[in-house]
Order: sequence, then structure tokens, then C-alpha cells
Amino acid sequence: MSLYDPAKTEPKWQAAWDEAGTFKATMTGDKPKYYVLEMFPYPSGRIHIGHVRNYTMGDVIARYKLATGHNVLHPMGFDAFGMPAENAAMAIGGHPKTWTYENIDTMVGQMKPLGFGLDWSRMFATCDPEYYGQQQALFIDFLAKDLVYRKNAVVNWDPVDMTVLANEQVIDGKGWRSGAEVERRELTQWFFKISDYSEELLDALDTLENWPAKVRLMQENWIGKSRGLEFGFERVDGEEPITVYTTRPDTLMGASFVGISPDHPIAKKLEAENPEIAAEIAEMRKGGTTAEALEKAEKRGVDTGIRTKHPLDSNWELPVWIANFILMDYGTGAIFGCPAHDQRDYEFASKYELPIVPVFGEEEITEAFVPAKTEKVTFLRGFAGATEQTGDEAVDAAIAAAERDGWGSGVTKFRLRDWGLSRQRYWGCPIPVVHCDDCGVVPEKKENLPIELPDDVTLDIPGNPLDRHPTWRDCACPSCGKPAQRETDTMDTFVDSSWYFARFTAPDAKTPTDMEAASYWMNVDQYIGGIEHAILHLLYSRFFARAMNITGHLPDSAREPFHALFTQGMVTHAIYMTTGEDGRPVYHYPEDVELRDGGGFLKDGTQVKIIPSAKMSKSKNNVVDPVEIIKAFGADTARWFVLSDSPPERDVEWTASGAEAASKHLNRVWMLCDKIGKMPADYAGRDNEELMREMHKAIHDVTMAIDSFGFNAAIAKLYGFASTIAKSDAGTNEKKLAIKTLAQLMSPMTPHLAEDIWAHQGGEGLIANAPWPVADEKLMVEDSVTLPIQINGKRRGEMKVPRDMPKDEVEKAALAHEAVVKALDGGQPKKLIVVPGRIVNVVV
RNA sequence: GCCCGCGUGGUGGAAUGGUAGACACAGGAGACUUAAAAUCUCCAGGCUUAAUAGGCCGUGCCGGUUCGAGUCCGGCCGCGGGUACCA
Repeated sequence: MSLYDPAKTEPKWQAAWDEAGTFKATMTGDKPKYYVLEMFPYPSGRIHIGHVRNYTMGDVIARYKLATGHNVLHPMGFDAFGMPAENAAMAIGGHPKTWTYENIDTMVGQMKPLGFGLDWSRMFATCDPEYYGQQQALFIDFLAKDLVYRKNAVVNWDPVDMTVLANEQVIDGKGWRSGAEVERRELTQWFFKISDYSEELLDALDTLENWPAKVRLMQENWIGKSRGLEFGFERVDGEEPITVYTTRPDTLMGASFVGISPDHPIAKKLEAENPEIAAEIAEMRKGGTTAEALEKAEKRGVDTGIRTKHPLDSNWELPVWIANFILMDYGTGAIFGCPAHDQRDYEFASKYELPIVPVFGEEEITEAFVPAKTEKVTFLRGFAGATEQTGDEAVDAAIAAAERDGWGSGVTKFRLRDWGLSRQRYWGCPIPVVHCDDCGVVPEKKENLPIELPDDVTLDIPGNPLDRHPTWRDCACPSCGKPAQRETDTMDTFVDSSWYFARFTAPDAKTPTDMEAASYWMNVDQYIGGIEHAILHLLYSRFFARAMNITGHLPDSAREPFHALFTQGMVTHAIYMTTGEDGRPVYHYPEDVELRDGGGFLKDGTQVKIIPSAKMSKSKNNVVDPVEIIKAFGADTARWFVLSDSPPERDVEWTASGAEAASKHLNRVWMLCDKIGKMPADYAGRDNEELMREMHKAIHDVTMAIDSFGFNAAIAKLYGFASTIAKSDAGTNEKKLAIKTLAQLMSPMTPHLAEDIWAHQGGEGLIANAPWPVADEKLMVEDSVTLPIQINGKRRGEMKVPRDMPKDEVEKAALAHEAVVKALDGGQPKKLIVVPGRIVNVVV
């Protein structure tokens, strides 16, 4: 008996696919096209098991679509700019570029043996000058169409290292290297005008029928359309009124104070004039910029001394406070505080002993009362609408009243902010503009692109090396030719990943895209990636597709670039952590940790802290390298194993237990094939009809499962079908057909083994190109079904009846069933429910 | 804090509102073998019972809708993702 040897067969079939150009994407013939894309990886060093899972899913779809007669585009590349390369250069020396390209080589070397059906000829990395040069061209075109502009925005500022920090580099409000308390500081930065598209990006979500509902909901909430009232608080001192925006104008009679952001113009003016307020604002500016940090920070405020008049009662004066929880970039940067019906206002008012006056509900209040706006409440101090009304009705009535009396107007606002793309970092795409003393900010000429990053930089001291490079900044003004200076900010890496899918359609084009290729291949028919990208990456890409359409780089039909989206779950693993001498966490690889006595220990006996179940991430070292499984069992086993058991959309805690069993099963299938190959050609068998029925059921079920991303379900069916073939006493012809069909159904998951079986059974050509089998529904039908019998909803028996037995006969048969007779005890059933082919329920 | 998910045997998980636990892993028993490996067969949610039959309980917790709820609704608890400079 010959054993299946993946180490020999897998490279053989990979070479055969290469030679036949099986996965090279072409636009030829009249076949329909299919573009399947998995989110490209960051080249962190080595691939981990999460990558294997993700790319195997995409490959199953790609191979299945190839077999169902499509021109398939299935490319791969690398999202290669970003902080980890700089961090590596700081930590271990070397150059980000070297580190990145070496990682890419390693990862490609690990991916190729997995046998993915990828068109490798289209591969690129976003740090290739050929790619980012085209990205610079896009930026210049966006600039010309007013899709990019400059404004001030806050960043995390490390006052010791004198550098901007990423949110990830701020730990508990302190800089990760210096340990200094981080401050929020304003810088002039570049922004994409994504907020101009808020309404369109929101409305178009309804057209994305093949996206998960949860992703659409998350984007809807992120865009955050709201209707509210904008109005001015007149100042007692007669200065310009303070304009506020509120989504709860119906609570205006519960107003307790007017709050403004520390970044509000009034606050800034006071900061410059009044040292006490300046000191207080300096305190408020401490800490990082994340929404989480701002929301969780203790409420803090300072009375400006300014007094305003309540719009409904000019004798009612309200104080103006600067409050740390009010954001300048949402609404107008100013609010009125209604502590009775807003949790944050309640905390603030309690702390500073400001009045808390309920508008609806009960007079006595011990916490903020915030019912859903759809709920009906009784108003104690309403000023518009009925006494009893829902929040929504009250808001509408309040806006109508304000508009009627002319002191405010209803407005629609969005939470979505413009996309800040400036990064004060080296390893990113240079922003192609020049600062000229005479001409101002001028875009670079396209013929000068790409503006390449200089190689001769050092990252041993904090800050952006482009700023301190002796010559790189110096250039001629593209407009007047006088000496000028380059922009030293680089682009957010989200820019790189917002159009790579379009570039894959023509990766060598001398313009960002080639319209013919883009029109043929776009949109991505099936996009696959992690749920962690549900908002930012996918929203930015949707914006970019629109911007690229406006600038003539994508057809109208590609404004929504991803036809269908599947979000796979993450592979998680415990994090093993110790604390370094400097007090900062040190993360250890799973293979360096031994688990015993309910704890984890390093080789030197040090106990590690175990943080259970977190997303595999290079920065936490909780990654598992698939190389051991591939070495021990081959690519097919790894592919089969990562798809089996867990539903693809669910997170899965990694464990290798079961990999060996998966390998054994594949071997069993091979031996079954070998055995069938040795059957006498004329053996007639007995179970032919039954085997053919099971085969057609398997074709049907597996096809359905693949179509709906139920890979684990497909694999469960394939286990069953393999076992059916093994046990069946069918004839040689039937068995050969069955094993070839099994191989075809397995081929998207275990392509090498499938090719081998196909060849062994004399299949024509490559199984990768063989047409997908089609189930004959007529051959799937069984004549009888087993109906469970319930009494009062609990299963008490079952009966076997002909599939097409009429309902009244089923009823009769059920009533004659011994369990029913016993339960009725001579009486009549209260109700009898018969669901044909499913169930009988007798209510007694 | 806010937004979005998820929660089923020892484990991964299955189940168009219709027999909860398919299919696997780990485990147990057996067959084959001098032995081991490999392979094959069988058992297996919990409690009750000598065992079987039967009965009771059971899909994070509490409540609701329904002839019938893992599935739908409301409230809680726990875990995960995102939170605009990690990618």
C-alpha cells in the first residue's frame, strides 16, 4: 500500500500549475470575471496561522470560481509602510527598507508552499516607488479637485522626546519610550475631505447587500448622522453669541451651564489672557488624543466668568464653563449642559455643584435619566409639543418652535470627521508638495514623481529623519523655480491600502490605474478580511473609490469597490508577558513558554503573566508559526485543518491538537483512492443507487456550503461522504466516479491531494481546470422520512412515513402512535400541528 | 465611556423557529498483531436507574412571545473587536 507523501507531491503539483499558468489572470474569452481578494498582509516577519486561515479561505473561493468557469483574479501584495519597520530599526538597528523587503521575501517563501492559487506576477509592496509614486499622482489629482486641504489638528506630543506619538505609543497617558506625560498639541496637517461624502457614504450602505449587516451598522453609527438644533447663547457682556449644537433641544429648560471645548476660540483667547485659565487648560491638554482617553478622563472644567442669557428667558443667566469632555471637532465645539438627562453633564454638574433640573420624568433625581428617544415620557418643563410625548416628538417640536420664533434652526450633522493623513514619520509615502516662500504650498510636478524616500537616514534618535536630512528637503519650487522645501510629512498607511485593490487590476500601469483593466476587473467580487477593519479601512476605501472616480482613475461603476464582503474571525492566542527592568512589558513567544501547574514558565523558570485570548499580533509576540505543521504534515493538512471545525466568521483560539488527525484523514482518502484503483474493472456491486444518491447530496451540500462560506460545514460533509464511499459495496465504475467527485469537492481545500487522486483515477488534465460537478436533485430524493412526534413541544417518539404522505394521513398515523395514545389517555388533542416533512406536535 | 459582535458536552463546533450536541479532537472499550505502530469496530451531555426502558435537567443568567426558542424580543453578566496616528 503506497502512502501519500506531501513532501513529494505538493511541489510537483505547484510546478504543474505554474507551468500551465492556471492562476494567471487573463481578460480573454467570454467567461464571466471574478475578482477575489483577501486583505493584504503587513510584512511583520513571518506568516502566522491567522494568515494561513485567511488566505486559504480566499483560495477556496478562487479555485471554486475557476472550476465554475470564471476568469479569476486572485492577487497578493504587501501593505509595507508603517511603524513596525521604524521600531525594528530603532530596536535592532538596520534600515526599515531592508527589514521590510527581507520580511516580504520570507513571507512569500512561506506562502508559496501552501499552494495558494495566486497570480504572483501581479505582486507588489506599497513601499515600492512604482506604487507610491502613483499614489503621489493620485494625491496631486485629489488636490486639484479640492479633495485635500490643510488645517490644524491635535496630536500626541511627547515633551521629552520632542516628537509626535501614535496612539499605540501612548500607554496610560505616558510616552512609551520617555515615560513622560503626553500632551495634546496642535499641528497643521493634511486632510482628505471625506466628510463631504458623509451622506453618500451613509446612503450607499443600503446598496451593499452582500456585506455583513453588522459592518453596515458599524459604519452607519460611525458616520453618525444626527438632527438637532443650532442656536446662539447671547452673552451678557454683549460680545458675539456662543453657538451651540444639541440633539436634545427639548431639554433646554433643564439647562444648567454652557460648555465649550478647551480648543474653542473663546477658550483659546482666555488661555492667552488669563494665567489661571491657561494653567487649567494645560491640565486639560494632558493625556492622549484617543476618544477613549477623552471619554474616560475625569470630568474637569473651569468657569470662564462669562454669562449668557437663556434663549427662552432672558432673565435666566447661565455660566460658561470650559470642559474637558467637549470636542472641538464635533458640532460647534460648544454645548448647553443638561445634567438631568445626560450622563457626562450629570457628572460635571455634580462635581462643580451646578443646578440639576429635570425636564421630564420624576422631580427627584439621583442619576441622569436618559430614556430611549422612542419612549414616551411626561414633561415637567417642556416648552414645545404635548406634555406626554416621545423624545423624538419632543425634539421635532422644539426645533419647530425655535424656527418659528426665530432663535434657532434645525440642522443635520455628522460625527464623521475629515481624514487626517499627515504623519510625522519616515517610513511612509512622501506627500508630494513643496513649500515655497513666494508661492506657498505647491504640488510637485507629475514628471518629477516618484518623490522617493532617501535611503541615507538614521532612526537612532526620536523624530522624523526627513526633517533633519541635510539635502532631501531642498528642491526647486515647481511653480517659480526658486529654492524651496519639500513637505516632510508622509502619508497615513491607510492611504496605501485604500486603493491597492484597484492597482492589482494593472500593477504595471504608468498611471495609477489602466481604465480598460479597471473596468474589466472591478469591482472586487469577494473581499475577505478581518472584522477589525470594519470601519476605518473599508470606509476610507469607499471614499477613495469615489475620489478616484472623480479624478478619472476608476469608472462610475466602481464607486462602491467591494461587491461582497466576508469578515473572518481572528485567530487568537494567549499573550505571555513579563515585566522588564524598566517596568515596561516584555512579550514572549508561545514556543518559549512551558505550561505546567496551571501557570506558564520560561526556560529559566521565570513565571509569565498569561493574558488569555487576544488577536495574534507581532507586537505582542503571541503568534504561532505554521511552518511546523507544514513540515510535519504538508500544506493540504494545514489548509484542511484551519478550515475544519470553526466557522470562518468566528474568532478561534489557536490549538494545534487535531492537526495530526486531519493528516490521517487525508491519508485515508488517499488509501481509499488507491484501493478503488485496484478494484476489478467489472465488479458490479450492490449499493450503486445509494452511493450515487449520497454523491449528489454531497455535491449539493458542499457547493452550498462553499457558496455561503460554510467551509467547516463543507468539511463535515466531506468526512461523511468519504466514509460513505469507504463503507459502500458499490461497483467499480460508481466507486471511481464517487472518488473523483470527492477529489473535486475537496480540491479547493486540499488541491494537491485532489490533483493526485484525479491523476491516479485517470482524470483528464488538471483537476484545477475540471468543471465543477453539478448535483442532480432528482437523484437526491429519499422515499421516506423520519418524523419526530412531540407532545406539548417535547419529543416523545418518531415515525417513519413516506416522503409525500398527505397531511391528514400523517395526522392519523400520529394519533395512532403509542406515545400519543398514552398521553391522550382516551381524550381528544387540543391542537395538532403537522409541518410536512419536519415534525408533528400534539397539544393535549 | 461609546459603537459592534460573541457565549451550546472535557474540547472545536452542528442545528431554514421544528428530534439540541451532526462532523471532528481528546478519552474509554474491543478487533487485528509476538509486540508496538498503523488500521478497523463500538461507547460517550448531566442526573436518576443494577442495567435497559423510562423519567428529570440541560445551549452564560433572568424574564417574555410561540403549539414549539440555541434561534425571535427585553434586561443583565462575561469575553472579544473598533474607538479616527497599530495594521
